[in-house]
Amino acid sequence: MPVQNAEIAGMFDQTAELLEIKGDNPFRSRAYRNAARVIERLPKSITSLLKAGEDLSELPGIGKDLAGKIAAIVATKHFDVLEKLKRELPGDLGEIAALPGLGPKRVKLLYDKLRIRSLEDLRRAVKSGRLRELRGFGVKSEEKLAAALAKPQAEKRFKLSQAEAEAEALVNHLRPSASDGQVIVAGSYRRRRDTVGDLDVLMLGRDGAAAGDRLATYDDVVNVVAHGPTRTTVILRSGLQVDLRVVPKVSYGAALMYFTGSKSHNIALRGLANDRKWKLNEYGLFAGKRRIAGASEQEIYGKLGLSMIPPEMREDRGEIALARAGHLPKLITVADIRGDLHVHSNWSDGTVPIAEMAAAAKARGYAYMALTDHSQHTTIAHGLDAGRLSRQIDEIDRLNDELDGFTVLKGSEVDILADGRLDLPDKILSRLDLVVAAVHQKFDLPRKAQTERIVHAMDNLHVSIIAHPTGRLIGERDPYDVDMEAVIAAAGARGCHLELNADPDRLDLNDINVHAAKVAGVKVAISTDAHSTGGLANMRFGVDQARRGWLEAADVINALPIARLRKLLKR
DNA sequence: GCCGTTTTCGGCCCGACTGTTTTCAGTCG
Repeated sequence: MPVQNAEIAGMFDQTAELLEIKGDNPFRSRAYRNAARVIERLPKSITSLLKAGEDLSELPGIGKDLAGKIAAIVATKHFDVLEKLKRELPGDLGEIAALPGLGPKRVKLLYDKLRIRSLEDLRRAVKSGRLRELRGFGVKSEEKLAAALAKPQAEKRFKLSQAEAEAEALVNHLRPSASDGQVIVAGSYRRRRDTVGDLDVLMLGRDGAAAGDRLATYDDVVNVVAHGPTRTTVILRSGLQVDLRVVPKVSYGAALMYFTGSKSHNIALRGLANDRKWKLNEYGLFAGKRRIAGASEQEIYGKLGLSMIPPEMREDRGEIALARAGHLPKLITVADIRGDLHVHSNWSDGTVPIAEMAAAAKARGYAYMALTDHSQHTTIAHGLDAGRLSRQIDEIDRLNDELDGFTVLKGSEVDILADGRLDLPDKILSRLDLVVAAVHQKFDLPRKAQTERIVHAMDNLHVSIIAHPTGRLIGERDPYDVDMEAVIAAAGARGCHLELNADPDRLDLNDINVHAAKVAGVKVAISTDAHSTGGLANMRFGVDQARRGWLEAADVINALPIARLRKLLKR
């Protein structure tokens, strides 16, 4: 199998880590890390770029040297620089450096003085009390490491929807401490990432210590990690970390930018400030000691020669160049959505009748909704066979006669069988307005077979949309092994569309794949997969991810009026 | 190792907090 972008990025990250521990030029390790980020965010595989004769050194952060190294990795599947570093610094120093409170410098010290090469070595050193003999280590460090070693849990990320529930309650608790009640959750939460690692809360005010006290006494707090005059960090019962920062009005915008990130976006902006001999930090934009902007984000972006970049785009994926040129996309909003194209009823595994779903969709201001119950193969969901689907079609026709200003489109979420055939015969599919095809079993096919399976399903001209194209369930099930670049290209070639499933447990396509679809000219359906009327409200989570993938209304088929939508559905 | 509207060398984001020091290095975000 060709080398994946993620593997190359992983090699570069490991290289950076070991270079840091070794004490090499810190900018060299930063270059490796930068390159890793660039590579993992590419909408296309490095392998295919090389095949197409692209010059990798054209990519930002990748010069002649790294371009050559990447080519060598693709050819040999090995990275000699990394292998040499691993021989010099044997053991798993990366997992040691991942512990809280241990960075490259201290890992090196542990390695040099105590020959610590693994978590096990470290555990023994902590137990024997040798650790506190080292310069820079004391009783506290020993205690903290003992605690971290006792529960070596991987960094937990929370689904956006979970984080939202926590955030709303927390903000309500904090609001009385804020000037004008101004409290906002920034960070990846504000950027609407599909998962959130912590909550970065920004509060307008003057008394950071008092606000920190209020946070520290929040019912759900189990641990106060840090508590200073302007910043407080706590851990909630759920494991979610909360950082609170209190800032005055003059620097509110700067702090909001700083706390919203992403880190790489901020670094790039600070670079722009540097170019002008200015300094950007969380207090403002400064020319010498003079603050030239800071109260609002808009003002700071403006001074830097940029239009205001929406939080969802702040990932340093090219948005800064667009903002400088004044060519930022006009991102889609929930208000642009005119219908939902993936909805279930109690004919299969939904909870309410078709008419009830239709009424709820209409109440949301939609003009249409596609009813897409499961097909026969998904027996556990009472999937419909051709006979039941035929009766359902008749029922929808009757329902549409009664509905005023709203249309229920006749559809089906048809299983894609292991060989790529569909679970229902063409004869019945031809009576539908749209077919949403989806993989529901055999998730473990090899990459090539899985990819061909989905592409083959799109060969059927009745198929309008591929639902939840990678099958992931966030935090529960990884995406199946599939070549999304190939799937996107095949969809483009066939005039097929891809779903962005808005269920917060799925969010599939993810932001990267959504953007790749946009680049390839493949239009997206943002659909909730609702199994109840309440599920229709998940649309906004889908729109969030669409915005992260830079989609505009024109990129989304369910932002179209129904007449134009119908034309696109017929291939 | 990358990069360039003060360019091919000499820069590379910036500050808070902690723990361990006795003025600061390291880590973190």
